[in-house]
This record gives sequence, structure tokens and C-alpha cells, in this order.
Amino acid sequence: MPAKPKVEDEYSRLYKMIVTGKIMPNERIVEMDYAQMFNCNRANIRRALARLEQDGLVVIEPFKGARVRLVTPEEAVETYEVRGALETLLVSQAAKLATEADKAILREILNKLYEARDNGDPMRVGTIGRQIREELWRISSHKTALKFLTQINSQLIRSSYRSVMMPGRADAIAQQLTEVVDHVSDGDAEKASEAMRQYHASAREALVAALQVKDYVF
Amino acid sequence: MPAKPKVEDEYSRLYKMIVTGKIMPNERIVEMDYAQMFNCNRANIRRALARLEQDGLVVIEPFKGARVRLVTPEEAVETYEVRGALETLLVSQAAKLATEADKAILREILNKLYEARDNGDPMRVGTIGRQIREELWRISSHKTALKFLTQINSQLIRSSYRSVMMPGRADAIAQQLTEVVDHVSDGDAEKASEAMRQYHASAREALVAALQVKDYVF
DNA sequence: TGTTGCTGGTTTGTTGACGATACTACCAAC
DNA sequence: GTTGGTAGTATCGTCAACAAACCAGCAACA
Repeated sequence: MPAKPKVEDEYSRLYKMIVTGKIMPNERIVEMDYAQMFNCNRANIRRALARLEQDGLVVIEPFKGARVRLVTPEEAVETYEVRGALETLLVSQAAKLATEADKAILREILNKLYEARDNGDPMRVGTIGRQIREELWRISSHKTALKFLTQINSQLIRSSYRSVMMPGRADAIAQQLTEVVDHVSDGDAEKASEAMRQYHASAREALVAALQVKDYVF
Repeated sequence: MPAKPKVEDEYSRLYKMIVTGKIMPNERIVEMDYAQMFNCNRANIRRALARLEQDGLVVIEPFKGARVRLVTPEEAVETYEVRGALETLLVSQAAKLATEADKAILREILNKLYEARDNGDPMRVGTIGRQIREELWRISSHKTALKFLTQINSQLIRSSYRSVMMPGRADAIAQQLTEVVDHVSDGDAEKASEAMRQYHASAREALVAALQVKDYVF
């Protein structure tokens, strides 16, 4: 009765299990086990794994199977850098395209961000900060950059959790994102992207610092 | 007797056929046909297609099969923009890391570029220009950005051929890349990436112009 | 004790067959 | 002449079984 290919299902289910840490890094993914768990065929798991491999979430070795890929700290930093470059591009588009309604939404989310900050809830600041950035993604309407950003984010969800917990990070996020939103509201693409560049520069610093706290395994 | 999975083969064979235009845009890719042509199983073609879909080179519709994806002009421009953002990031790394040997290589390729320009061979200017940029990729050692750039380039090989034929484009390429290489040689990351940004800005313009020449099907 | 070589079990890679779906051409009715 | 329905074909999605390769454990030997 499957009107459309189920592979999408298995893919996203596995995807979620990996990025949420349900399947730990370096853990093997035996095709048969997950086929039974998901109540589907091995071939579907197989295809899902192939896609996940291209996402950089798993590695597949011939005749040895798939396992969750271990992301090295250096790689995480590099990924942050790429994300920064893309979002900088994207914000300049957003500044040119933002409607009044868009600006209102951004303001609104920003207020929630302040609230979270004042409540001393860094985790929530991180979540809302991400929400703002995703809103900017939407506003920019840059499908291609969006595609890559989506792909990228999967790889650093876990790192992000750590860096947002660094002392002072929450304040910095609030301040810098405010600046970004301000410039976007003014329609100043140049300044907006410069502000975003700075946001990402300091996000990168925070990550590097977080990574040095101890040799954390991603 | 295949010691390792052949899927890599089928993938790259199909890949080449698509980017070189052997399989035309919108042309159907019937699994069975190519399985016979490559003398392999349908499952391999299937997996190769799944990967190509994520590369954005083919689209797969349930029960309708795969076909080479048609890249719209808007998409090509967006892709150029993303490429520009990534290479700008990457050049600043290259400026920091370039050794004397690297600089010598860059100079050498640059000379070949001048030669091609003076011979009035825009196609060759394009090819060599690309060679320089790939050299910069290597120097930057930014694996993550590189991964994405590789992925991206597959989608715009055909567009590139067109934009390099625009009048004056060859000269602009030579001039702007010289500037980039100069700054990289000086180790000035800031200026180098700014120069690269300009290069890509004008590459984008050239593409837009080329696209408007006539409604070319990619 | 340390190393080598075998052996059984486990997991993957491959294959062919079957059922499901969408497209197409034909025919009848209006 | 056009529209609507229907059968046939081509193609895809799914599945289960087989073959090849890897791995752990044990035994034999230096």
C-alpha cells in the first residue's frame, strides 16, 4: 500500500537517531537490526545509509558495514566556518527582501530571546537564536544556500549544544543577533552581512574554547 | 569477484555522462538500460541514482523513474553565489597557509593564463582560471569547504562554459585572479578574500548576462 | 608465552523474481 | 470529431535467498 517510497521514512528516522545521539558515534549500524526495528526491508535501510553517508553522518566500509561517523574537533570548526560563510551571504539577501511582516516576526523572536537570556537559560537562548537564523534563511529565499545549510547543520548539532554553554556566550548571541536584525530591518545588506560575519566569528571562537575544555568526543 | 562495492564505478560513470552532456537534461534514465550498458545489476544503478539525486543532478519520481535534472537560470545564479561565498572563505585560509612552493605554482599557472588570453582563447582561459582556483582550494586545506565545492561544481559545469565566452570576460578573469594571487602571495588574508569576492561578483554578472543572451536550456 | 593458521558464525554484497503503479494506445459512445 | 473508459505495457518498489567477505575464538606450534 505504499503509495510513495518509504525510504524517506527510514532515512529521516535514522537521521534523527543519529543527530540526537540515540545512536552513538562510532556505533555500528547493522542493516538487519534496523530493518527489523523499523519493520521494513534491508534494501531501504541500505539506501538510507547511502544517503546518510553523503550527508557525512555515517561511514560505510565495504563488507564491514556502516557506523556513525566521528566528527573531529577540527572538522567541527571547519564546518562552523562554512556555515558562517553561507549565512553571511544569505543575510545580505534577507536584508534586501525582508517585508514589514518579516521584520515584525524577527522582532518578536528577538524579544523571546531577551526573555530567555534574562532568565539565565543559555540552552533556550541557543534554541531561539537558531530560530532567528532560520527565519533569516526563510526570508532570504535562497534555496541553494538553504539546501547546503540544512545539510551542514546535521553535522554540528551536538557541538552547538556545547558552545552555547560557554560563559558569556548567551549575552554575545543576544547582542550580535540584535545587530543583525537591526540592519536587516534597515535593509542595509552590507552592514547586516558584516554583523552576521562577526556573529559567526565569535561563534567560532566559542566553539574552539568549548572544544578545549576537555577532549570531548563528538 | 568484486572485491569492493562497484557502486562507486556506476556512480562516477553516470556522473560523467551527465556533466559532460552525454545524457541530456530531462532525459530519462531507465534503470534496466543502464544496468545492461554498464553490465551490472539494477540495484547498483539504483544506488548510484540515489546519490546523484542528492547531488542535485537527477530527480527521482516514485514509479516514474529518474531523469537528468533541469537547472533553472535562477538556480545557476544562486549556485554561483554559494560558490563565491565558499571560495572567499577559502582564499583567506590559503593566504595564511601558502608556502613559497605554493606561490611559485600559482605564478606559473598564472603565466599560462596570460598566454591563453593573449592567444585569444577564452575557453582555455576559463579552464586555467579554474585550475588556479583549484590550486587555491588545495592550499587552503579546508576539507569541509572543499567537499561542498566539489559537490557544487558538478551542477554548473555547463553554465561555466557559457559565461566564459562573454566578451571581455577573459580579460577580467586574468586581471582579477592576478590580484587574488598577489594578495595570497603577500599573505594578506583580508585583501585576498576581498579580491576573490570581487572576482565572484563579476563572475556572477557574466553568468547573468550569458543567461540573458537567449533562453538557454542547461 | 607469543605467534600463526584454521574454522564457524555473522554481516554484507548481489541477484532474480514478484507485485504495484503510471503511462499509452486503442476503442466505443456521444 | 471529441471525450471517456479500458486494457496492455513498461517501469519501478519490494522482497527473500544466495554468495562472498570479514571477525573472533580456539588450537597448534615454535
